[in-house]
Amino acid sequence: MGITERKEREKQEMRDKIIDAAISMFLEEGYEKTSIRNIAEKIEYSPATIYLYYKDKDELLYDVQKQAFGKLDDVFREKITAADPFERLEQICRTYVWFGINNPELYDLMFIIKAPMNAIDDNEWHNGDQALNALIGCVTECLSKQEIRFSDPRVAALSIWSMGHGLISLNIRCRIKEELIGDIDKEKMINKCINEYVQLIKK
Amino acid sequence: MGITERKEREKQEMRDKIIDAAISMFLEEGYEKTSIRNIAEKIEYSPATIYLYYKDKDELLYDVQKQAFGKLDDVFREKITAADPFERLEQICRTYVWFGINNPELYDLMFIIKAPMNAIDDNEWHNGDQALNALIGCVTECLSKQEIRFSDPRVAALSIWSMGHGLISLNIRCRIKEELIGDIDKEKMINKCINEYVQLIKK
DNA sequence: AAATTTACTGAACAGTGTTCATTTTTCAAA
DNA sequence: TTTGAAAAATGAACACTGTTCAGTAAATTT
Repeated sequence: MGITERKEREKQEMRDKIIDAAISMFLEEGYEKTSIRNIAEKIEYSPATIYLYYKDKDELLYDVQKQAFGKLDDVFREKITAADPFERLEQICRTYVWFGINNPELYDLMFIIKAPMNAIDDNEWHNGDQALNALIGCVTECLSKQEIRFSDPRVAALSIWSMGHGLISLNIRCRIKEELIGDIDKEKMINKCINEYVQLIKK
Repeated sequence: MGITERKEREKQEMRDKIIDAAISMFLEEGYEKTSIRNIAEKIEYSPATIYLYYKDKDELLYDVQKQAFGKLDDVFREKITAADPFERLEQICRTYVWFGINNPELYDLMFIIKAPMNAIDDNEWHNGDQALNALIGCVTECLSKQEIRFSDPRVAALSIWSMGHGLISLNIRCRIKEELIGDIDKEKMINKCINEYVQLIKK
């Protein structure tokens, strides 16, 4: 029965087509201008067609978000290489923030905007699992080697993540006034904060 | 010539009416459902009338944001009372996060959504000045007394703020999985993170 | 070749921010 | 007190948005 499988494959290809169009539109024009109608136009289909493959926009955005997390995972695999756990923790922090600063539209979709989370009920969200597990695994190792000044791995992971997310999201949303950073540029200032934080948590 | 002054006063009263309607709508229905049309209906005017007092929605949201910051400033004045700078820093952290967790819609408008920032060109934003200055003043004092493990007040202020903002905004946007916090509730976990952070930065 | 299932779309609905010609109200001068 | 100009308010429209659904076109089965 190759035909039902082909149909299934074609269905997936169409979904990919939609997601690819959406993500490229995201990167080029940003979230605000990425409408169902624009995506439909880009893939040369009617807007209504998209609703044959996705129940609503939130569900579509959830899949785009998954794609975006794939990119973060790729960067993590490439950059997080150190064997020493604390060194690796430092790599995780720096890579995460680097990704956020250099991919603001993707980061927005992954961590700032609400929309994709409407598609899924609380704690069924698995898009961020891989990156989060890398962090949890790493802090757990750091803790067992007594290399960081935390007592609980979960508190450690959430704290470190929050610090990184705070820096990125305040920057993306233009809440950091130049008065607060002095003469250097914002990215340099953010890196300074990470430097200090890494020293702060080091035992 | 009391008449031009009365006109000016009436103009301001109308603006206040619009902002009050907007902010109550924000608190009751959230950002998504706060439309110009809904606000107009609430104050019993035509939508077009609002455009006689505000150039566009972003400019209106900027004023609503100002109101929200006023509420934060009130809470700060009430709760930030310690004379000792480090103790005061701890109060600032806890009060800020408390405010964010308990006023998610206001916090959203102040620090997460982009919209109100479109109304103003970068670094003309003064809505957050009072709270930020409280923080900067406090860390500067802490530094001069050598009570915190930072070398630069700006790095210290941005770091502390980012930690608080990270915790609040990840929570508001439902990015914190229960898996990461264990059995206790999210607010407790967030408080644990603050406890640890306060210990971390203490010299 | 006909019938049936699948894929797709045009048109509509209800909503959004925003503009503008037109009407209503206000208020000083005749 | 009536008149005329200035100010305030609005109805209707424009160009969007997400979404639905009846109807058309294509593919597959009988």
